[in-house]
Amino acid sequence: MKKAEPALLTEKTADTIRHKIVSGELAPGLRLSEAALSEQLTISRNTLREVFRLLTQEGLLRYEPNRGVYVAEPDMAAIIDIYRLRQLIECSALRNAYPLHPAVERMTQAVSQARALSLQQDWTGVGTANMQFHSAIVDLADSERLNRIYRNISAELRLAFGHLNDAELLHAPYVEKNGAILALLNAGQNEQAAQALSAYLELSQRTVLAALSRRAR
Amino acid sequence: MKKAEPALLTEKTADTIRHKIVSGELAPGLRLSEAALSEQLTISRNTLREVFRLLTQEGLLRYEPNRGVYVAEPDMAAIIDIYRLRQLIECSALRNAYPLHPAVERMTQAVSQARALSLQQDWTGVGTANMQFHSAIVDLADSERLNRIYRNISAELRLAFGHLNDAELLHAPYVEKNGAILALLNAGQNEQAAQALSAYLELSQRTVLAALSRRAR
DNA sequence: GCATATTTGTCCGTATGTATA
DNA sequence: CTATACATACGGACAAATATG
Repeated sequence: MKKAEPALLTEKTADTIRHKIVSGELAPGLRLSEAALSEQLTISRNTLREVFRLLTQEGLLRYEPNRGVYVAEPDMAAIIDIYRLRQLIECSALRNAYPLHPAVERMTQAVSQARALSLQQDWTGVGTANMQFHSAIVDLADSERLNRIYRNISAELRLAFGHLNDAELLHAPYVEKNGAILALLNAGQNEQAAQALSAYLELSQRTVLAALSRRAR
Repeated sequence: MKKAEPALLTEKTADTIRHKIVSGELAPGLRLSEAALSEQLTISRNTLREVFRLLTQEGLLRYEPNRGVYVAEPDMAAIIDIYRLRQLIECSALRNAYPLHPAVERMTQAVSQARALSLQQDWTGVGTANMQFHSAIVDLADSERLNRIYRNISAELRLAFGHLNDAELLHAPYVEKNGAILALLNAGQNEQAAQALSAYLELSQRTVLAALSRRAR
């Protein structure tokens, strides 16, 4: 029988910390002490430093030489930058999508799951399903590097979302918009789907920025 | 008087290895032993492992759990993927460029330098100048994340270039094409500039793939 | 298929430099 | 300015995984 140990300790720990960050357990701006964290996770400082490198590259941590690592605090400039990338990546993926790409199945599932969770008012779950929908859109491009890039920016975005408390406002309105985009894609109207997505992203960005500025008061 | 010690040891070592990789001193596919390399560089194994993490994220090294790190060997799929990203990133940057962006100055300098080195038949230098030209194009977008992404894929691409021996064929024909793109941009014809760039990239990709397949025989 | 040697993954203790109170 | 806390880097150790004969 195989040990259920799936990943290397480094990867596993990275997952743990990643989750603590996006869940808000480790607040943005918080300084992460090597000694304290390594003791709490019962891993060595060497190993923890390797994990820090990983998460820094992903944009979840910020590095200050000789001063330590801090949980990133995405600001307005970061949000704007991230949404520009999303426009670029997602819209082009949709525009050039093949009709019967396997990722379409994932998009369909994400939409129906979001609808179900929406009825139960599980807005956090809806948010996750929405993110899966967009991740599936990127899959349409069949690009290993685009997928890696998108994983990074959506982690950063999740971090920004995390501290905007009105989850319903942030996610609920988008369920049916995703459904509409999917319908257009299934109808072979790629260009219209891309335009709908573009409008979607613009609206979403405005909402996030507004929520962020309310909080910054 | 300050010590001239500029960077962290980790960063400095990463620079060293990066250079050895793109210069071909460390051949693609070569396995890098932690013990041997750390002794050769007179740094500890722990420090070297952090460097490996850094370069792995950049795509210059490939990681195999419990087996070690290898110098990456970009294959055809990687080349194709990278060029798709370049089309997406560079063309959109050019299409949406502001007229008087500071990066235009850098583009201009890169072109004139490439012309000068071209006369001296310094094709490696021409290649570097060409890369700076395209890096400047990405700067036009003013996106921190796009710049980071582009740094990574161009390091990977340089690695692929490195082992195609005909540097003149790979770089010489592109000097004047870059000049033409710059001229179109200066004339405010962004769309034409983007289309010229797109054709440029398609040709470049074909050349690289052909050289790669000749070598693979 | 087995025993052995090599190498990675991880941990610990410690010394040094740098930033902050 | 001193003291303190912490990040940076080192070297040694051992277990686990892998490769080798």
